[in-house]
Amino acid sequence: MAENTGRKRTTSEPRLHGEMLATSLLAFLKGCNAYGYQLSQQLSDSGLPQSDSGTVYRALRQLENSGFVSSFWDTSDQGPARRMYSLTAAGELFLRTWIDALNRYQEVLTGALAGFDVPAATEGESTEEEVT
Amino acid sequence: MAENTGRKRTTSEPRLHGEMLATSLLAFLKGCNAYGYQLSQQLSDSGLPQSDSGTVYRALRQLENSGFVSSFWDTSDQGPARRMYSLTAAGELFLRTWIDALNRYQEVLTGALAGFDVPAATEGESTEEEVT
DNA sequence: GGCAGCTACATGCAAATTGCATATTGCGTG
DNA sequence: CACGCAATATGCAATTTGCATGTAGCTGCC
Repeated sequence: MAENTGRKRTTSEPRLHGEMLATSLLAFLKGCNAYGYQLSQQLSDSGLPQSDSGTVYRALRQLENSGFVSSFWDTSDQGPARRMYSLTAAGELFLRTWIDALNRYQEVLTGALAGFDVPAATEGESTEEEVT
Repeated sequence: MAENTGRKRTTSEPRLHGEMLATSLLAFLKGCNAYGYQLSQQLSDSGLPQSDSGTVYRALRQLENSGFVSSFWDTSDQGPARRMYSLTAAGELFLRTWIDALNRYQEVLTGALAGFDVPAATEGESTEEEVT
């Protein structure tokens, strides 16, 4: 009875997913067009947390549904066909917007580590904080 | 006929969740102890994407299960009891480790936008790019 | 007192995402 | 041919999340 249907997640180590995976893929595509297998390997070599290849392929499909990348089947080389992806203008805009949000996020983290208050984004208020 | 069971996600705007939410909470707790409601408001004022308060409370419970924060019921003030959270040593270590990964992630993104290749993390690839 | 409204935390449920295994097709090699 | 690799895709369960709602304590107001 090889019932392997009840798979448990080993959760061995943290994985890259969500918007961080998506934007990493967009960033790689900024440099040059690429296909999924290639992008999956670039991620492995990037020093970022690993991510499952199935997750990468699905992330690329979602990016295409969102209009941030476009793709076509490339059969010019030998081997199985590759789905070539390229970044769209909307994708590049999304990437830039995300990087702005990321900078703010990083300010929050490093500001907290340094023991300083991070100034509010647009509201000039909240001076009631008194640290000991 | 309040059958609102068929809820659709309006997906109005991006939300903060996952590890980015978790580490933002840890960062806030680095400065001073706080309780969930307060942290939820700090997030709203931080300029980061919004996040649902229920998600914040659940994130805090998970952080406690992971040993990154500890909590106790604070009934010293009026009003409903507050669950006070404080950062543990493990939580602070996790925060620092995460910030390192985040720096690498940011290198990937900004490096791609600048049109440069990001050097590999551990491979002895000799380029004229030196760490600054 | 009655009651609305705020603070503070919690949870139920469906939708969305993800981890892991597996399937598939094409090609090269012993 | 059998096998393995390249390249993409998908089935299914586990997990996470969005949104609504529920709880309890306190304050202000009439």
